[in-house]
Amino acid sequence: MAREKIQIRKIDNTTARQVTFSKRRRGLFKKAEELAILCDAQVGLIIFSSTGKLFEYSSTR
Amino acid sequence: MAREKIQIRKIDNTTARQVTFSKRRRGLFKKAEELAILCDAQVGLIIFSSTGKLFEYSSTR
DNA sequence: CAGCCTATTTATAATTT
DNA sequence: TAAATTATAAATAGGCT
Repeated sequence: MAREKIQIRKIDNTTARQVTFSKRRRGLFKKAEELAILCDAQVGLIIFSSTGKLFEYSSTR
Repeated sequence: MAREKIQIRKIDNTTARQVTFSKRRRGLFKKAEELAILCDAQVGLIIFSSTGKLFEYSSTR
């Protein structure tokens, strides 16, 4: 999306991949929360990074 | 986001809420898949609409 | 490294068909 | 009303600090 258009395939460079993971993970969580609020939906999101670390989101009920 | 900026709170109008749900649900699934591919992560996403309908995504392993 | 910057791509709210 | 359009808000890739 930004300075250059990218292809959707695994990012080879480890550092770049971790940076993108952090940025996009935050964006995904934000979008999940917005959907839950705007549309009164229940949303659960679980992510395991390539290093096995867990991240999760759930819209509270 | 688009023609006008909106506030993130429950959309009162039922029809408008359903339209937004369909559009944003697709966007969220797309972003989830992109994160999984770009960053080699495992992602699971589960959504229950306000009418109780289930939608889910999982990055295949 | 964790954040900031910003040009550009992408998502999407309102409108039109 | 569902689908397409389009103007604009939002996300973000690469660079910099």
